[in-house]
Order: sequence, then C-alpha cells, then structure tokens
Amino acid sequence: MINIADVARHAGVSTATVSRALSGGHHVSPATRLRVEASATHLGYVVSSNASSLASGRMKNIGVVVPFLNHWFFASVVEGAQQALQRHGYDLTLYNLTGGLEARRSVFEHFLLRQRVDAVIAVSLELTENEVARLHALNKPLVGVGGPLAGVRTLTVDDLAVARLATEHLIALGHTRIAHIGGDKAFDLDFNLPTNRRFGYEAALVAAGIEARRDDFRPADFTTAGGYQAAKQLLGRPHERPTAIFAASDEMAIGSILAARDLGLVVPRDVSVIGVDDHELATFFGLSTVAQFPQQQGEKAVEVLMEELRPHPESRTGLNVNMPFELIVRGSTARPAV
Amino acid sequence: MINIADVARHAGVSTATVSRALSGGHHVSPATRLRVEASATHLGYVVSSNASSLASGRMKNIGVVVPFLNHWFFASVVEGAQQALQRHGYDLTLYNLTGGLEARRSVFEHFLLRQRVDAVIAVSLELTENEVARLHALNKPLVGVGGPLAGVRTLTVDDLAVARLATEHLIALGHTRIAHIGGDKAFDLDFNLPTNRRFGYEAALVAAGIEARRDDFRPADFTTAGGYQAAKQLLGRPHERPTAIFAASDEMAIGSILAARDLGLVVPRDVSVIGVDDHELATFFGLSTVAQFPQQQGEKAVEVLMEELRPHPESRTGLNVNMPFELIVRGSTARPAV
DNA sequence: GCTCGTTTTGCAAGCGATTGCACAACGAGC
DNA sequence: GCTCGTTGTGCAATCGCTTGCAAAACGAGC
Repeated sequence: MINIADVARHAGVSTATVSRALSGGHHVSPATRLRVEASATHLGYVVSSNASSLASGRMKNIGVVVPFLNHWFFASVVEGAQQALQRHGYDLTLYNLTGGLEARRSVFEHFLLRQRVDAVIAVSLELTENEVARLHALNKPLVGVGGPLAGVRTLTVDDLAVARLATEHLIALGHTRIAHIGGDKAFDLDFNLPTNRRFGYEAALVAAGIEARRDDFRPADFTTAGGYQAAKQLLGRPHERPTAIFAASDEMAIGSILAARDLGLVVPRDVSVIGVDDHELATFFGLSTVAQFPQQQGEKAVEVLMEELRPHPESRTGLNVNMPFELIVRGSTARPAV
Repeated sequence: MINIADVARHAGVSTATVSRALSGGHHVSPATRLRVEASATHLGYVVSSNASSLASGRMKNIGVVVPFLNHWFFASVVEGAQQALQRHGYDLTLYNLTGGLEARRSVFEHFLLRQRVDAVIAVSLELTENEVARLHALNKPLVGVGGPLAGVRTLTVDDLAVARLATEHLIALGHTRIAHIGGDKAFDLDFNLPTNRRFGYEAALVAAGIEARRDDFRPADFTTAGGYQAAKQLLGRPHERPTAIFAASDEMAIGSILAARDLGLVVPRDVSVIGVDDHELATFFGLSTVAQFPQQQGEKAVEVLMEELRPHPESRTGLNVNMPFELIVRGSTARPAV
C-alpha cells in the first residue's frame, strides 16, 4: 500500500505539503500543488481515511438510523441522503433499529459512539432524551427527518396542513361525507403523525361547516391490506356511505380503491379517494395524493448537517425546517355524483 | 474523550493489557480481564475505531453496493445484511450507483479504496473485470448477490429452475396455453436474469410437450404498470387467449391480475397468474409465486464474507452458492376452466 | 530450593495521516 | 542594499490503539 511519504518523495516535497496540497490546497503554491497531484494520481495514492480521521478528528462519515429499510419511504430518504453525502465526499453508515431494544442499545452504546461518525441523521425515530443527550454530549450534530424531536433540528412536513389540503380538495369538489382512514395507536408512537393528520382532516371539515362524524374514521396499519379492510367497512355500510375517502397513506388509499372496486363501486364516480405520499404506484392507480418528497428530505437533511458541521455555524436556522408538499390531482377524485 | 491510557491507569495495568483484555481476552488472566472491563464500563470507554483500524488494519466495516435502494428487493437484501453485520459487530457502509457513471467511478476510485472497508458486497451488480481486479488487488474479499460474477463468490437463485418450477406448477394444473411476461433487453444487463427465466419457462413447456409460441411472450419493465400493459395485450387477443400467465416478477404479476380484472376476467377462473419474489403485496392479492428470500440472501452474503475474512479460510466452498426458493400457492392459480 | 515451561504483563515501535510553529524564500518599498 | 510582510514549505509532535518481543510471574516437577 502506498502512503503519503511515497507521494512526498516522488514529488520532492514533505508529507506536510502533500497533505495540504491534497486537501483544499491552501497555503500551497499552485505549481507544487499540481506536482503533488500528478504524483498522487501517478502512484495511485488514496489517503487512509483512518489515519486521516485519527489525526484530524473528522470522520467524513455520517450515521443514518432508520426503523426499517424495507419500505418505500425510508428507502427513499436514505437514497436521497446517500447521494447528497456522496457529493460531499462523505460516507453513509447505515443503522437499523429493527432488532428490538437490544439492537437499539447496541447501536447507541457501541456503534455510534465508536467514533465512527461525525453526525447522525435519525429518520422517523423518536429518540429518548437520554439518547439525544448522549449524542449532544459527544458534540455530534443530529438532525431528524420526521419530527419534532426535543432539542433537535428536524425536517418535517406539516402533517396537519397536509391533511387539511387533501380534505379541502375533496370539500372543494363538493363532498360533504368524507371518511378518513388513519393510523391506530401503535403508529402514533412516531410523532403522532396519524393523530396530526386526523386533526388536519377534522379541522378542514369544521372550517367548512361539516360535522366530523366519529364513525367516518377508521384506524388501519398503513398497509394496502389494512386500507382495504378499513375501506370495506366504510363503504359497506348500508346507509350513508361516504362519497370520499381520505387515507393517511397512499398504500391505504390504494387498498381503498381496490375495496371500492370489489364492492362494485366505481372510482371516482361513486367514491373519491385521496392519499398521502405519492408512492410509486400512485400513478398507476391514478391516485390523487398529497406528495411529500422523501428523497428530497434525505438530501435536505444532509445539507442541514453539512452546515452544522462547518467550523462557524453562523447562520443556524431555526430548529424546525418545514418540508414542502404538494397536491397532485389524478383520476381518483372528482365531484360526487348527484 | 477518554482513551485507553485512562482505562489502563484506572485498572492499574498497561495499555497493552487493556487492549488485549477488551478484544477477545486472550493471554490475559481472568482476574485482570474483569478488572479492566469494570474500569472500562465505569469510565464509559469505547475504543476509537480509527486508531484501532489504523493499528490493526481491520476496519470492522463492510461496503454494500446497490444499483438502487428504492426497491423492495434491494432494500430487503440490505436490511438482511445490515442485521447480520450488526450481530458480528460490523458496520455497513452503503454505496449507491444510481448517479450514473460518474458516481460509479467515484465510488470505486475514492470511496471503496479509501481503506474504509474490509470487504464488499455487490448486490445485483455486474462489475467490470477492472473493478473486480481492483478489489482483488487490494486483497478485499468480494461477494456478489445475484450473479454469477467472473471470479467472485456469488449467491444466486437458479433462475432457470425458478421459472421451470412456476411453469410446471401451471402445467400440472392442466394449463397448456401459458404466456410469459419477462424482461426486455434493458434488464438483461444484469446477469441475464430475464433470459434465464424465459429459458426455464420454455424448457418446462418443451418437457411437457407443449409448443412455446413466440406471441405468448411479452417483455416488460418489471413494474406493475408494465405487467399490466403486457397482460392486457396477452389477454385482449380475440382468439386463443392464454389460460395462464407466468410473470417474471410479482409486481408484473400483480399488474397482470389487475389487467385481467379490468378486462372482466376472473382470476383464477378465467386466467391463472403466478409470479416470482413473494413481494409484500403478494399475500394481499392472493398471488401464487415462487418466493426468493432477499433478506436471507443478505444475511448469507455476510456469513460468506465473515468466513472469508477469518484468518484461515480453510473451508472455502465453491464459487457459487445456490440460494433457496420455494413455490407458494395462493389463490391466483387453479385448473383452467373446461 | 532450583530449573524449566507456561502464562501474564509491559515496553515501545509502529500504523499514516494532520497541523502548529518556525523558518525560508521572495518581492515590495524606501 | 536592507527591512518588513507575505506566502510557501518543512519539522516533528500528535492522534489512540495494536502487537512483536522480552521480561516477569507463577507453578510444577524433581
């Protein structure tokens, strides 16, 4: 393995100069810089990140922690983050908290603390105060995606506003019986996302002078199958069937469309359906939805971190960064039949 | 930050002893080992992985390279690998080759070579000889998932056998007009997966004395939408509609089911559908399929690597490891109507 | 009690960079 | 020609751990 001394010898300079020339090139004359770079590429030299990190204290590596990966949303966030990091010359080390409490502790006690990462991105993860404190104590920046997280900069979409937007879309079309499929308690652990969406839904109804009926709400588990079940219940009632369904995720919305079809109902003639996410299957099903952009969220998380990692974080923006969302109208929503 | 010398002082031994006590504990008396461990936890000591790696040459870190993450199969493989690695005390550094050739080169030239990883897992990636050679030159073990890859240990499912199994299932049910939705040329780049599945399909037909008709094959892009399109074509023909479809992926199979429904056909009465993967939506759609177990593949890749990383890789198994697959019969396949 | 083999332990030399400090080189200004 | 300010370079300490080698400690055997 060829090291910095080899390059120095070959270029006829000291290792100090090589180091400076290859990292930014400050305080090095253009001529020598060029010479060093030539030698480096000629010899096929690549810095040892370990030695570099040990000496400098910078790891050039970010830890990303997700609850699971096996899901469109998380995978997209990670993908976005990965690409952004690559542009910045950083590595991404992935941690998964699926393994239960044991795995979770192990991640925090050993992996993250092993001086491996400069900072941490926590995706849809409700960290305990202890965990946050530990990270802070190590002076490691932490940004959350999906939040808020006490004392942590977090990127969030305003779930309340998202839900309101979706519901208002239906109201504007003339619907007055609008059902909602949200999350059950188990999913509320993560930042009350389902609750917020439900509140947004109710707020929109109330603002329009529509009563939010308790039996127009069904909890489900954010899967297609769960949405299907819930929609069947909602649409199968003999009287007062809702003319529109707002599902808190696209997968549940797709389940609803399939349920409607199986009941012989035509979407959107008999029932309008709208979701949240802009899942990859949304286009295929012609699903109207409020898009959030997970990949973009991953990228943005990286930008925020990079800023925080800069020596003089002068322009620290506020704690919470609001992420964009957007109503995308496709074929699954229309005026109710008269 | 507290370091090994602090622990040594606190335990009343030398740093050498601390190092040995904390890593395996060989050549250290049980008594001192206990004392050192106590001091370490008491002081909250965690080894600096950089210093450790620099001194030992072991990184305790594996690079995983995927073409994209945003897809059920890849995400599952990575998830499996991540969990297995965590059990072994290794980190997983994720590399993504989505960014085109530029990103690809950057990964190989800078990231992987930066002495960051002990080994590399390449998922569904056709590496150039150059890339493989480079890794070999660095003496870094490399295992592929999905293969084969020249000169590399690879975990593969026997795509030919998978396709044969699916097709034979249909034949055994009594089908004689069996269509196939495979991949188009663009997807053949990766290890001829589509071609192999097509060959398996044809082999099964031929073995059963059934002619493989050219117009019973349609290429698609492995998406639900693509499968839908292709199935419409196949099922919409006025004469000689096939009674069964074997799709090379579950997503395309699901597209086929939806296409059949839209044509007013009932699955499986009018047409049987079988896929490959055991995608998370397969259960919901009652889709018969040949399951492959991506998560398991990720785990297995790690096992293979760990073995290769061991000092004396005595029992090197052969180059290619065959991964299991399994026919799962649900409601989408049945005897053809008479 | 002495010798010899086996653990246990410590010393100290790396591993391969980064970086503060000091010095050299080089013009500019007078 | 001399001083002063920049700018460019090198010296050498440092980061925190691992590990080969040698010494110390410890029993066992006689």
